[in-house]
Amino acid sequence: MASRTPSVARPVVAVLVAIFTVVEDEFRVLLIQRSAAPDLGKWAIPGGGLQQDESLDSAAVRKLEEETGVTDVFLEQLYTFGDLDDHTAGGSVAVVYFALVDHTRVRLAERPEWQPDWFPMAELPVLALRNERVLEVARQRITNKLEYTNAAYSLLPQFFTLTDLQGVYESILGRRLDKRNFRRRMLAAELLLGTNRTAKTGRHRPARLYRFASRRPVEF
Amino acid sequence: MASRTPSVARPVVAVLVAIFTVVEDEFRVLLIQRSAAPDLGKWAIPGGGLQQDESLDSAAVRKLEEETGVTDVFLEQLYTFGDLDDHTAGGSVAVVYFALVDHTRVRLAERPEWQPDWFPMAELPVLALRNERVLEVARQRITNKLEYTNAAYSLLPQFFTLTDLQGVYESILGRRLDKRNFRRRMLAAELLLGTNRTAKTGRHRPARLYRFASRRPVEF
DNA sequence: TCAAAAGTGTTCCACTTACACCCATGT
DNA sequence: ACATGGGTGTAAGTGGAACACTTTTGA
Repeated sequence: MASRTPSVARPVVAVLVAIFTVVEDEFRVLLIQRSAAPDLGKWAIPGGGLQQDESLDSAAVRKLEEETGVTDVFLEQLYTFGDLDDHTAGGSVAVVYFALVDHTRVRLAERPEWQPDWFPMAELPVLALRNERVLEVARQRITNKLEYTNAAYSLLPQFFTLTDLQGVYESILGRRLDKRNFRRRMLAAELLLGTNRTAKTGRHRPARLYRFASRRPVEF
Repeated sequence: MASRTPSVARPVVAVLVAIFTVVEDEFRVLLIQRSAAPDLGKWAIPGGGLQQDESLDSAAVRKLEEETGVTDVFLEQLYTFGDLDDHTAGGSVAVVYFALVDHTRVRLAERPEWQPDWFPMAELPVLALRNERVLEVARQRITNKLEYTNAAYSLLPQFFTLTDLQGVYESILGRRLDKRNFRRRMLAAELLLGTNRTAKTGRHRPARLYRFASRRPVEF
C-alpha cells in the first residue's frame, strides 16, 4: 500500500460521471448509495478506477454504460478535483465527466451494494466526498452549454415538440422562458428540423414534431 | 512498482502549467527543452509530479513559481489529458493548468537539464508528448476568457495605456481591433480605473494610464 | 361550446460595427 | 512645422426582451 518514494505521492485516478436527465419537469442527477462503510447511507456520483491502458474518455463511456446502458449521448469532461476526500492521505484525483441522457432510454443498473436512483438537483440528499461542489460546477457548465450548443438533443427522444424542448430548458435553467422568443431563437439557430408528424396528446391542437439536425455536439 | 491489483492501473498524476505572456506584440508560451533522453531536444510544457498532501491547485502554483518566480497571477485549470504519452504503458494523467503573466516580472529558472524559453504561439518548435493539442485547447480558452473576464490584468504591469491593452488583445486574438470600439467597450465594462498619470513616450501626445479595478479574476 | 395547449409578429432597447478627424507633444 | 501616436462621436444594423391573441383539437 505504501509508496516507495515518500516525497512524491502516487495517487489513484478515479473517473466519475455525473449523469443528468430531465423527468417530470425536474432536472435530476443519478446518484448511488453506499450500503457499506465508509460513508454508509450517503449518496455519491458514480465512478471508479481506470482500467489497464484505458483512456479517460473511454473510462467515462464505460462507466456511463454500466450505470445506464446508454451510449452515444452528450458526454464531456467537466473538471478534475484533487481534494474530494480529505481523509485519504496522499489524496486521490477525481477526473469528473458529465453526461446528459434521455431517461426513457435508461435502464438503471441493479447492484447488491450500490443502489442507483435519480435525485432532483433542487432537493439533493446528503452527499459523500464533497460531491455538492462537483454538482454545482456541473450545473453551471450545463446551463452555459444549453445557451450555445445543441446539448439538449441528448435529453430528449428523437422526435419532440417545441414545448417539450422548452420544458427541458426551463427545468435546467430554473426559470420560465417566453414561448415566442424561445421558438424563434431555436429555429433561427438551424439546429432543428421540422417533420410532417404531429403529436396528438389530449383534447387540444396537435403539436408539430421536430428533431435535431445532428445528434452529436454542435456549437451555435 | 507493480500494482497489487492487476486489473486496475494506478497511474501517476502530473500537473502541467502552460504559461503565456505577450512580448513585442507576440503571444508567447514558456517551454522547456529536455537535454536528456527521452525526447531529447524536444520542447514541452513545464510540469511535474504531485508532492505529498499537495492539492492540484497548490502544485500548479508551485510549478508556476518555480518557473517564473511570480505568483498571484491568472491561473486556472484547463483540462486533464490521459493520453499525452503513448509509450508509457498504463498511462499517466496530466492535469493541465494555464497561467497568464507579465513577462517583465518573470525571472526564468536556470536549470542544468531543462532550459526554459518563450516561444511565439505562431511559430512553435517540435513539441514533446502531444503538447500541440494542449496548447490549442489553451489558446481557445484564453481567447474566450478575454471576451468576458478581466484576465488581461495578468499580462500587463499595474499601470498601462489603453493602447497597450488593445495590443495585448490583438496579439492574442490574432486580429486588429477598432480603437474607438475597443475603448468604449473596455470602459463600459467598468473593469478599469483611470489615473491622473500619463506615459510620456516619444514625440507625441502622452497617453493616460489606467489600472484594473481588481487584480483578481472577475467576469464581465 | 368549452377547455387546453399550439402557434404566431411587432415594438423597444441595448449593444455591436463601421468609419475619419483633431489633439498634444517632442524634435 | 511636422511627424507621431492619443483621443473622440455618430449612424446603421443586429439581437434580445417584453408582450396577447387566434387556431386546432377532443370531450
